[in-house]
Amino acid sequence: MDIVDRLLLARLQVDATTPYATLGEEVGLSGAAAHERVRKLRERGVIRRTTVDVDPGAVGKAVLAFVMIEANTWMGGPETNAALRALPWVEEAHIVAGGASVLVKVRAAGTAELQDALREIFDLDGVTGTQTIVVLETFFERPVAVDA
Amino acid sequence: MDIVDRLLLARLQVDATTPYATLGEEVGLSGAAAHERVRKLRERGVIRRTTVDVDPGAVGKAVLAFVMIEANTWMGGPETNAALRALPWVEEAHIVAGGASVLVKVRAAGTAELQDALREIFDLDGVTGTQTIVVLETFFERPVAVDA
DNA sequence: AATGAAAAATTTTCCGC
DNA sequence: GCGGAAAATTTTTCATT
Repeated sequence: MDIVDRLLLARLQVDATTPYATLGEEVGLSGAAAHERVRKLRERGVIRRTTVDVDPGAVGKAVLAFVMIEANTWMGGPETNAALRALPWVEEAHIVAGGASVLVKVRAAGTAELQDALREIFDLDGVTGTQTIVVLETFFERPVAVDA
Repeated sequence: MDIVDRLLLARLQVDATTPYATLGEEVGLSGAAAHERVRKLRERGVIRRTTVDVDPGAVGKAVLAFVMIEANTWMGGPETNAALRALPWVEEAHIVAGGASVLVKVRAAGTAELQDALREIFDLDGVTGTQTIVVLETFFERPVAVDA
């Protein structure tokens, strides 16, 4: 992956609807060459998918929280993964080092729904406690820096 | 926003390269009508942008961490926002309730670069301390649930 | 790997309902 | 707001360097 690939990635992160001809111009390639580069980036899995960024508030998810989950069993297995995936409020789930075992990012309509989510998390096998950090304001959420 | 809009959003989150004709079929509309729906969702800001999801590992960001920042001044202002935005490692920044003032999601090439990021965070005005949670494994990171 | 051009498909516009 | 069709643009393929 050279600098041109990185430029293309950065550009597509900003607007993936940009025509290949325009992308090519911006990186000093023909449209066909830019297209071929992007095709390979997708093929190699560098680009995982093309998606739309949806405003959470507009779909009724007003509350964001991070929940640190403590457990008395190893939570790094596929069962925990699947159990967390099944919870619609959980947007991200990570196994972490430190006091907690798992850190999840949770989005809910309001505090009542957040409470529902927390109850479900509590009910997972091995969970002994949770610590919740409620977000008051999100400054920004942006794509991975590609530093081209 | 009715159920059709939500179906379209959910479908576009999975693959934003899907032709309007196909989207229309899947939600029971013509291609033109599906296109008009999506156009309005963009116009209203429900769809913020069309983007590509880049594999962080493929662009050399192997380490993920969450950093809770404690401060002795109010960090909710635009100066803090701008200062955090200027740090390339910071992927998300949130003002939070609880012991910490700010919670940031940081991605770095390795532990050395993570240390650089932490130093820069420490140097921000008002910061009195940080607590870092290092991610060992990411189960998943997915788009906002649209529950259609 | 890149280019220009042709071919195929899609996006976008527009009119009638 | 939706559907069908034309028009404009883009994606995709291909022969060549």
